[in-house]
Amino acid sequence: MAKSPKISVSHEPGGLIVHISGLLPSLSPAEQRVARLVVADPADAARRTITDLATAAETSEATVIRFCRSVGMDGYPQLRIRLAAEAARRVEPPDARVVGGDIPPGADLAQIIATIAFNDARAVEETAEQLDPAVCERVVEAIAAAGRIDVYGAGASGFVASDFQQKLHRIGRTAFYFPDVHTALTSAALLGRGDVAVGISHTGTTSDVIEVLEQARARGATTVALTNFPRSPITEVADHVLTTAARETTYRSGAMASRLAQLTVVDCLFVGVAARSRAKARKALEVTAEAVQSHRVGSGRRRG
Amino acid sequence: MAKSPKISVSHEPGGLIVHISGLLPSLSPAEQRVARLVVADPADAARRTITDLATAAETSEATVIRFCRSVGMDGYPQLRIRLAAEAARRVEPPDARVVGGDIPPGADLAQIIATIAFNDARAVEETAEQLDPAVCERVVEAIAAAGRIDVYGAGASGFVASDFQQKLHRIGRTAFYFPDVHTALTSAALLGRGDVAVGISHTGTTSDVIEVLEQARARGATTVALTNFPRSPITEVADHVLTTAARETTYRSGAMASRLAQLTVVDCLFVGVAARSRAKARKALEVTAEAVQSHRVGSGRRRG
DNA sequence: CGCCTCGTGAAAGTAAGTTTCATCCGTGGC
DNA sequence: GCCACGGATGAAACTTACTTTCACGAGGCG
Repeated sequence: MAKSPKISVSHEPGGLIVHISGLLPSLSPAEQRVARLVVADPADAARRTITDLATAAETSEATVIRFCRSVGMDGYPQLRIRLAAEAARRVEPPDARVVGGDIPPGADLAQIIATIAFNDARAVEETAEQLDPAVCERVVEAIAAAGRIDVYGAGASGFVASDFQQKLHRIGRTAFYFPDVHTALTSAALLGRGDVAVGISHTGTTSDVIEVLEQARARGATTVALTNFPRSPITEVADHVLTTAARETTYRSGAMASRLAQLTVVDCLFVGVAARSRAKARKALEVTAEAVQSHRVGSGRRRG
Repeated sequence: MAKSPKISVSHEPGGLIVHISGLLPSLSPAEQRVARLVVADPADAARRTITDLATAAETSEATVIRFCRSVGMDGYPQLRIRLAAEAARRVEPPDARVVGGDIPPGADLAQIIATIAFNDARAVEETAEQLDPAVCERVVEAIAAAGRIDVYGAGASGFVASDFQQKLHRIGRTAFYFPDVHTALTSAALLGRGDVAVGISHTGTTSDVIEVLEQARARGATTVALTNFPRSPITEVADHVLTTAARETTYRSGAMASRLAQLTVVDCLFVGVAARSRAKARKALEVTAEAVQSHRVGSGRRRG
């Protein structure tokens, strides 16, 4: 014994199947039968037990083991795992996703889901890529040092603004959000040097938000704009401009992906600010988490 | 005996790991230890023998088997194969991104941005992968046919609920959102057969939301739950359960990624409903878009 | 024809996976 | 405070899967 060839396979992790078919002719007849089954359908082979595979190849388990050794595996379980991995890797890219486009009229739900998720994920990734850390840094600094933070936004961006306000509030920063323009204007008029005003508008053209930001700036507050369009009107009244990267055509789909992108930016700012005063922020988070604890049921593991 | 719940896993060929982390809180402590090992390094787990894995998780083989059953597998070998396949499919990004983890204390902003964006995008993608189109279809149908839709959510999920309400409203569906529990309960009491109640809760344990959903169900309304944990209490009062797949450890980072995942699901449902009555929905969208037009400035070209 | 070599599968042997069951521990009556 | 209950757990019995050993038989060669 001790003559088993054991062709090394370690240096080609991606080509087990190729490897096997390559040395197929050098295998004994019974082993070849096994090899053919394996090459024909790796995924299926991975599912079978050694006895099962042996039977299918009209041979004994012993031969299957010999086959494993012949192709460089330690034993059958290892072969199985490698086959499963191999089979998984060579799954075809499942679909032609409709990149950035609109949802086709006749689309079924699975298609809709894939398209939306793809666009959403893309928007998030691309937004992060083009975000300028230096600008973020400055914004974070301003917020961390601010006496008060006002967050403005209308419509869909209003939700994001509200979310940001709530987040800042949770880590002990004094932050406000106003669903109403008049109230917002009033508040902006009361801002001063050292305060921060954040305006969120996907299009960058929402007059209400621009107006409020303008007011805040006139009062000496540091103004920040979050928009998808780096040269939109809102950027003209902002000291710092942060942009999202939801590149989309229709208003509808745009509003969807853009919202996620905005939230990602908000999260980054939030974590940045929280990181500035880690201890204090953590404490605040714990306290607020405790506060809602009584509104949770089955706090242990859920169901058995 | 016949008591194993066995959440079906068949419709989500790509998301075993996601599936497992969603189920994590519903597992027993010993099983959780096993689950954590598996999620942390699927490829490694696939290589281990059951005894080996049991030892690593400081438990017995029996528990590992129980874990296999809990996540819908027949036995350990099947889990191994699936894990190997899963691990192979996800070509890991070579860089040291803190996957699903916490932000390191000394991180700079660029690092924070990369980590957050990565986790956010991941949550969106994985949520889409594991979303069951059939369930979505049923939910879409119910909403499209509903006389009235109530959307409930508290805290961060409240924003999502509110967003969903606004979206449905924009395409002409009668939808409500209530920031206040009492008002929500009152509204739920007025629901009836043919109406739809949607409850959103990341943890699935928010008692307010569960309570309201329960009320709605008692009145004959179709109830829908959107949560990250398929076996959380909220699922017990829901006719249809939709899950997100934000797998994260800390409450803080969890709430962030999960929100995006929730929004993605909401978008899918929204587009699904809109697609049902394309003409009517489009008309409604146009009208509402016009309504806010006067609040936009400089509608000319942005960017150069 | 004897003897060697090699491929092969039967069967024995070992390891892996699965089931059963007694024990433990926390929970909720009474 | 006690007890019954039920779920979680690991030890051990058990089953199945995998691996090794070995003997047989076919072909090749002196």
